[in-house]
Amino acid sequence: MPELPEVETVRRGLLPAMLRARFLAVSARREDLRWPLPPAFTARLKGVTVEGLTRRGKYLLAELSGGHILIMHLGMSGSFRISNGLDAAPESAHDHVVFVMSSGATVTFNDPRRFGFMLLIRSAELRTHKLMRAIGPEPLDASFDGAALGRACAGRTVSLKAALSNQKIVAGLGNIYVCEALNRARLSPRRKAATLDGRGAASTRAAALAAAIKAVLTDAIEAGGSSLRDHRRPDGELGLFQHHFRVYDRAGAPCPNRGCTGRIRRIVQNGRSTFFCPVCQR
DNA sequence: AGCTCGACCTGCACGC
DNA sequence: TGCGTGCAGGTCGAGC
Repeated sequence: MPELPEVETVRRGLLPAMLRARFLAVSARREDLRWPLPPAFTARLKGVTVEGLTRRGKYLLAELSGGHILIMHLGMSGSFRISNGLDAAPESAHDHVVFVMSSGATVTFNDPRRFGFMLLIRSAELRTHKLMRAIGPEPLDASFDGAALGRACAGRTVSLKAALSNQKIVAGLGNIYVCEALNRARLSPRRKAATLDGRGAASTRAAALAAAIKAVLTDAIEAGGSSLRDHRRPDGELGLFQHHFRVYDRAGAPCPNRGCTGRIRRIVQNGRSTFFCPVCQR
């Protein structure tokens, strides 16, 4: 499910339930997520306060009292659901972890495919942790621009599709938003990434793509993310950005770019579907 | 070091 | 109805 806009939507939804709240009780119905939950996971969280809830790429980071960070990733199918303590929602299949918070909210992590995970690290480890240290720039930061994107693509022989999907080059994009950003920038997913590095036309392309990435992510966050199969906001509401897809899962539809008469095509790159317009995306 | 591809899981839509 | 196939919003790690 979740790319940056969905994770950001989840983060914002969890804030009122978790920020400055204590874990009153934690239960793990299944410990074998993508990786096993950390040893003594439930005992280590109990009584701890959430002092911050941030996002890095597709990771959710809960900063805990006592100098630890709870790292959470939603994988392909993870979601959180908030229910009221009294009105506790019935457990459903694939509810793996349940947090009962001092805010009165119960926060349930559900993940059918179990590609998601939770980890506990020391706060001081954040920068050097294997999963965190190599992550590329946050695309919505002011410092992310065409020049930064061009540099990150320097020397890369892979396609733009593969490069943008690589979390080391830019954080938070996945299959949907890579396709959407490339259509907005009118760049082919098959173009070599290195053609964004350099002066002149290369820097123009890089600037257009960086701007398209920011625009599509901003629009998607505003819509609460995209709900295809699994994604819901923690309050149960659906995201709405799937209604604004220009190319994703729209093979055969007319290209929405102004003045373009092409039709959207589906191809497979690196084993994943890509949707694009072969006429205007070059 | 960079790149490709298989593996990890479950559920669903499809065709026979 | 049932079964097989392929596909799905991610990403790690083996092998080149």
